[in-house]
Order: sequence, then C-alpha cells, then structure tokens
Amino acid sequence: MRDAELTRQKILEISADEIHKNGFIATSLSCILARCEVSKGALYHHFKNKMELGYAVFEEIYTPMFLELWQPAVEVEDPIEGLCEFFTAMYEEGSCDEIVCGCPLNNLCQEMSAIDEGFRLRILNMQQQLNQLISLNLQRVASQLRDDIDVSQVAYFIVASFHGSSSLSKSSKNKDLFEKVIKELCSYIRHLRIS
Amino acid sequence: MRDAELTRQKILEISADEIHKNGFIATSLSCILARCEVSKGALYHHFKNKMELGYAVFEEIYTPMFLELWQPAVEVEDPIEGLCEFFTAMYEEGSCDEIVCGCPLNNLCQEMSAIDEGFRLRILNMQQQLNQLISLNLQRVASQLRDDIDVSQVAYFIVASFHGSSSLSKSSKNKDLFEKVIKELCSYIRHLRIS
DNA sequence: TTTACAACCTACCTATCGGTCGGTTAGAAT
DNA sequence: ATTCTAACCGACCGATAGGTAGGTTGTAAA
Repeated sequence: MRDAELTRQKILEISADEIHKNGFIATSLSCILARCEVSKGALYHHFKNKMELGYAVFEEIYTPMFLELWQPAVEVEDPIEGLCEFFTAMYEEGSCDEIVCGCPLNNLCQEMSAIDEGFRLRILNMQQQLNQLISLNLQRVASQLRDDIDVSQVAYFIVASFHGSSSLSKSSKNKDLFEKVIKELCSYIRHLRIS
Repeated sequence: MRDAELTRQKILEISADEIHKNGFIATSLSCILARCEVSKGALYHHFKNKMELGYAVFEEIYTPMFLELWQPAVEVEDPIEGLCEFFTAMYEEGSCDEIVCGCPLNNLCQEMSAIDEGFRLRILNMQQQLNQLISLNLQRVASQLRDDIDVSQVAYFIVASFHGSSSLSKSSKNKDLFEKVIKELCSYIRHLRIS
C-alpha cells in the first residue's frame, strides 16, 4: 500500500500549522491540499469532514504538544522559578512569527468555543488538564507559598494572563508588549512566595 | 430626505451586535440587512465595503463604548478599588451571554490583527489609549503603591489578564472561571499597594 | 412645477467554500 | 496471474459570500 499513515500525518501537521496561522474557519481545505500535494479525495478518505479534521488536529497535535510544553516547566523542584523561566524563554527564544500567531489553544477557544460544541468540550478539557498540572505542582510547594492563596484560582489566572499577553502581541506585531506582560506575570508569580 | 443618518446608525448598531456575537468574518451582510430591514443598496450607499463598515463600527461604537466603560472605573479617588469594583460588578451584574461573548476589543484583536492592517492599527491605538488611561491614574496614586512597580507594565498586565479571563469563560460557557480569574486579578491589584 | 440628486432597491455577478461521487491505481493476498 | 480493496483522484455540486450596476423614489431647492 501507499503509506496511508504518512499521508494522514502529513495532512494533520500541515493542517495544524495552517489552523495556527489562520484560525480554523479561515483555513481552507484547498490550501491544505495544495501544501500537502494531496487530492481532496485523499483528505476525505482519512477524515469525515473539516470538523473531524479539526478535532484530530486538536487531539493528535495540539494536546500532546501542549502537555510536553508545560510539563517540564512545572514538574521541576521549584515550579515558581520553573514557570518564570518557561515564560521568559518564550520571548527570548521564540521567533516573532510564533509569538504573533498566538497560542493555538487560546486561538481556538476564542474562535470555536461559541460555535461548536465538539471543539468547546475538547478545549475545556485541555484547560482543566492544564489547570490541574499547574495547581498540583503549586500545591506540592504550598509550604513556601503565602497562606492566603487558592492554587486552582492562581493556576487559572496564570494561564489567562499568558493567553492575554499573546493576544496583546498580535496587535503590536512584535514581542515588546508580550515581554512587558510576561515580566509582570513573573513578578506576580514570584510574589506568591512568602516574602 | 428619508433620514439617512438614522439608517446609518441602525446599520452600525446592529452590525456592532452581530460582530460582537459572531466575529467580523462570520458576520454576514445579509444577516445584518435582514435585522435592519434595509436593502443591500442602502448599506453600500453608506459604507464602501464590509471592511469599511467594520472600521466604522470600531470607531463609532466600540471605541466610545470602551472609554465610557473604563474611565469611571479608574478616574475615582482610589483607582485600585475602582478597578476591583469595576471587575467585580462585571461578573455580578453582567449577563452570562454578555460574558461568554467576550470583550469586543479582545475578540477583534484575536480575529483581525493578523489579517488586516486597518483593524490592527485601530486596535493597537485603542489598547494604547486604554493603557494610558490606566497607567496615568495609577501614577496619580504612586505614593500609595510599592516602589518596584512599572505602571505601564502593570496596566498592560491588567488588561491582558482581563482579556484572558473572558477567553476562559468562553470554553466553560458560564461565569465560574471568569469569576475565579477576576478574583485573583483583584487580589493582584490590591497587592500593588504598600502592605 | 420642474429639476436634481441623495437615498434606496433589486436582480445579478463572480469567487470560493465544504462536500460528493464515480472512477482509477497500487499492491498484498490467494 | 488474478482478484480485491484500501488509497487516492479530480470533476462537479449547491450554498453562500461580498460586491456591482442600473433603475426608482423621495424631497428640497429653483
């Protein structure tokens, strides 16, 4: 057989890239097909329709990518510094294009949550996983933290601020505002410690 | 004359509502026309094309709405408490629909910044105006604040977190996560004070 | 009363979208 | 060598989008 799995994977990866750049709705199948050098028949052989392709991208590309990205940041001895280094590395090392494209999770949340229940539930699930990952690791070092904090609330706030910062950098089209907000986010995170 | 200005205003207001609910691209002119009970010819008499209609909505509806919303929150004697009360009122008084639709500025920033320069510049301008509004008023009470803070950085962070919280509430489809993040945001804002 | 033009109407245009369907082809199994 | 089917192809479809053009109407000014 012609390597079906390779075709499927190529479609998924290029779709993930296109969706990241243009959003789900604005991403046209014809554009994906052109980049993949694959026919429409091939795509519809592997995926029932555009929505199912979107779900597959979310589950098979974005979800593992996300967990692999955040886990090391937070599963170190000191999650406070781990998070700060993670965010700092983002504006120091990330290319401007990457930053301006925003976080795929946040982008899809904004675009699709209200109009498609399948996306909404997948996004909500991812957000809860991410929240638990962060809050469990903050809880782990609770003895070092101020006693007036609610770790789950803090975890949601951190993610929200991060997403807000990537939104800001879209309109400025450079890293400056992103960097500003991330710096303040790090300052906030460090203030969680007993001072 | 048949009241041209009234027609124009009706188109603007209904467009603002539709764009808030569906986003700019997903908002169809035919849908606007149906709600306005106005013909396509009338719309194209008042606006050159869809993009120009979008710009007009941004400038004539969203911009003044935004300034009227944030100004009173921050131009009180105590902007720290002013902001906290403003945010708190948002989840206590705001309808669930309103909250789940998100902030129009953030929505358009996410959707349009990358694909249309006209929108991007208008959004950036609005964000800078908003930042100045907040940072000037924080500066005003600088003597009450910690001396390690950068008011502009703090102002961007506040707006980013607020936008991030509205993004979160979209996927949860209720106010719970919104409320959580807003509470933490208020806690953060109050910690700006010398303790 | 006539004129002139802003204001408005409607039928139509083209482009593009997601999706379908009948047919072809590669290659493993018999 | 033949058969069978997963894998793939591409012309075509209907729906809808934004946009246009030519005609009509209301009304203020001359």
